[in-house]
Order: sequence, then C-alpha cells, then structure tokens
Amino acid sequence: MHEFHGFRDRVYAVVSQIPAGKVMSYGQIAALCGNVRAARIVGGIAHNGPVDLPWHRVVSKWGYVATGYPGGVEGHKRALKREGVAIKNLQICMKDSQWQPHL
DNA sequence: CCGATGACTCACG
DNA sequence: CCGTGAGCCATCG
Repeated sequence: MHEFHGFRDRVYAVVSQIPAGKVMSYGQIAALCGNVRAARIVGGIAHNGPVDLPWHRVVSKWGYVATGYPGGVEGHKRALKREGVAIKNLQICMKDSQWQPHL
C-alpha cells in the first residue's frame, strides 16, 4: 500500500498534501523527494501526470508558472489568489505562501 | 536498453 | 525575471 515505486509516486504524495493557500516550488518538491536537482523531473511528471493533483499550487522559484499551464499565467494566478495565496505585485509572496509538509 | 523530452534552476549579460 | 547557454536526471516511447 505505501509502497512507493519511485520518484514520481513521491511527488504525487507531496503535491497532494499541499494545502489550499500554500504553494511549493519544483526544486523544493524535488528536494523533498530526494533529488535537489530533479526540479525538471517534477515538471515532466506534472505534464504526464495521470493523477488529479493541485499542480496549480506548484510554482517556479520566482513564484509563478506559465509554461504549459492551461490558461497561462492569468488563469493560474487567479486560481491561486482564489485559494488565498498571498499575491504581491502580480507575483506570489513565496516567503508567505511557500509550504512544507510535516516531517 | 537508449534517445529524446521537459510545467526547472543557475550563471552571465 | 528577459535571453541565451549549460547542467541536471526521472520518465516516456
């Protein structure tokens, strides 16, 4: 049951636990999954991800993602703001909204 | 098994 | 956080 089959399953686990109003960066997730340098992998997983997860809560280090997101920056931004993410000057306040799971 | 891909990140300009 | 270039590594076909 809790058998993880690899990096991808871990990413699913982490992303699914991100609460509304909070966000995580790709690099942060990758690090939690055991590979600091696998930020790109998280992105690849998101694209192929057959699982419904709050990928909109996963952002780049600068506090945004637009590349490939359905709706683009505008749609993404609106979705996050609606969930209560701290937005500052059209950008996410990472230091206020970046989240981390309990160990 | 191997080559291509990528929703990243960092460095430099 | 723009443009380009390079590093990085799991996943896909």
